[in-house]
Amino acid sequence: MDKLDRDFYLRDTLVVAEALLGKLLVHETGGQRIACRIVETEAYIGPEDKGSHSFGGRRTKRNEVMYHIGGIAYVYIIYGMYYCFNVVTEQEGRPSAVLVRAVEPVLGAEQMAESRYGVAYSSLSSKQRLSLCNGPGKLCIAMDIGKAENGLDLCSSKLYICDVENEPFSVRTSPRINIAYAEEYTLKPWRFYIEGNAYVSKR
DNA sequence: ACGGGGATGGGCT
DNA sequence: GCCCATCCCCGTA
Repeated sequence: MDKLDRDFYLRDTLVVAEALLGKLLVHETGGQRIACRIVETEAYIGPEDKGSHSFGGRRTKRNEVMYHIGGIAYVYIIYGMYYCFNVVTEQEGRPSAVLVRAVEPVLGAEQMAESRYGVAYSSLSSKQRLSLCNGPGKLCIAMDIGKAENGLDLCSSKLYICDVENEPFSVRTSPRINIAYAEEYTLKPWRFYIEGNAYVSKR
């Protein structure tokens, strides 16, 4: 179960966004290992993308890591109280990233339940089990991803992504979520998800 | 089923 | 001062 190497992340952002589906996102934290299958992603592509923090070449302390080399984590605060986890893609200087919108628990569900609900996994309702990490803010709480993880290299840190065996699945696309301000980029089909997967975010 | 609003901080005009 | 790559809760139907 090896970490994906640098070359995986240096490819076209749309290719990476789709290729991340089915991969295992792993965080070794609090002496435990949490691992989840990625089931939903969104691509944010370069300075031309009006939906992206990097639109127009905007470069601030917040989005600085988008300008670094592919394969590092971009974690930012949204609505004052949640985090979003992204994977930086493409070459240094081309600000692009893939937002991970939903994952499926594989390992460490106990710790995830504690972080999300403060109770044991066994006491969760079926609805709560499906809601552990089916959204970008929820998965960051469940997997203990926050500002400390911003800028970490997924090729050489305790936060990383692995290739694993999967049952065959079909990929679907749709417009990205909650970017109504992005004008002609609003309807680009740059959201990718595993068809029929119960952990894809609700819409 | 669907809609409104609150929490809450950083980045921008 | 307003806008968010969000989530949860509470209303009305």
